[in-house]
Parts: sequence; structure tokens; C-alpha cells
Amino acid sequence: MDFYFVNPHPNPNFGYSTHMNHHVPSSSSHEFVVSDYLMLDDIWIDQTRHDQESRSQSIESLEKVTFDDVNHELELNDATSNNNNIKYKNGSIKGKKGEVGPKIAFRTRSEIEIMDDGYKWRKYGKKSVKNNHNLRNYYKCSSVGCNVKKRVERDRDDSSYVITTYEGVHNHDIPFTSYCGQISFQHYDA
DNA sequence: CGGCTTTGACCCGCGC
DNA sequence: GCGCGGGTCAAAGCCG
Repeated sequence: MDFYFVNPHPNPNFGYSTHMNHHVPSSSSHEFVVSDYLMLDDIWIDQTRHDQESRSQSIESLEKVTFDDVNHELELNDATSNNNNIKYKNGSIKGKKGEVGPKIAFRTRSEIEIMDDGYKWRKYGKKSVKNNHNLRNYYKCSSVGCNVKKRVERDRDDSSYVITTYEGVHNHDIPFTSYCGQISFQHYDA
């Protein structure tokens, strides 16, 4: 069975970090870079990728993992890297039509919905979804040739949480890093 | 003027 | 086949 793991967040309290992301493109495994800047309370990962059916429509269909799970997985796999990645192992990243890669969801407690994760996003849609009076926003990565998508909505049960779902793997480096608390702006030179 | 957001229309899969 | 719900398109408008 395929498995996924997430490197532990550099900050044990999942708070803001000043580290830059590390993105190491690889043809043998697919890495999904997660911003260090987000405060991640919960993570869901789509484990149904290789089942033929069930294109994930909601966060309920994603498997929730914890950072403890993740750390355990790391120990099992003798992970040596300190990169702050989510890795997606063994398998095609091409799912059904329109899907561009692994799907990972985060729930974060935040008053703002647009959290700077280092990438540049272009909004392309907004929908009201059933069972959630909050609107769901759709974003695409602005980088040419990069098909990574992102969905942002507020938790139906607790609107103080924002659920962000990433789909796909960036085929480019992070264009820049930005403010993180009082940390000054830095450019990322690829 | 270029890049972005907005917004209704459109598309598609799925269940009945 | 039809309706519903979710996802995407693309024209128009906005803004720096």
C-alpha cells in the first residue's frame, strides 16, 4: 500500500517558523512542499488516490493524520532528511482527469483565509457548497506550466478554522518568501 | 496595460 | 435522461 509521510514541523507547537522551505524536485518520488509559515492544526491526506473511483470531494474523504503519526512514519522509514516536506511515495501523481497530484488538506485556526505559503496563487472560482454556508474559493498556482491547485474554505462546524486543500506538486521553486512576523522580506534565488 | 478578481455560465460525474 | 452538486471557464471589471 502506498503511504505518505510528513516531516515534522520545525516548531513543535506548529507555530510560525523563520526557516525557508526546502524544495528538492525528484523524479523518483514526489514531494509536496508545505510552507513553514502556516500554523497547521490538522492534516488530512488523500489515501484513495489509487482506488479507481472516489475522487475526493470533501475533507471527510481524506484520511486524517497527526504529527505523531508522521513522526512514527519517519522513524519507520529511517528518514534522514530535515526537509520540511510532505512526501508522496510509490505511484503516479496523475489521478483522474483534472487531478494533478496528491491531495493534502490542512485545518488551521486563522482569522484570515489567505495565508502566504510562499507561492503565488490566482483565484479562478468561488462556490457556495452544500452543508456549508461559507464560500469555497479555488486557486491555481500562477507559475506558468504549474497546475497545482488550492481550495480554501472555512470549517463548516467551526468557522474559526480555515481548511486549505492542496492538490498537485509544484514543478518549480518557491518564487519568494515573505514576511513572517517581524522577519524581513527575503528573495529566494533559484 | 497587464495581471488579478469577480461572477454567471458551463461542464462533468454521479445517483436516482 | 434528468437533476444536483462540485469544479472550471472566461468575459468583464478592477486596480496598481
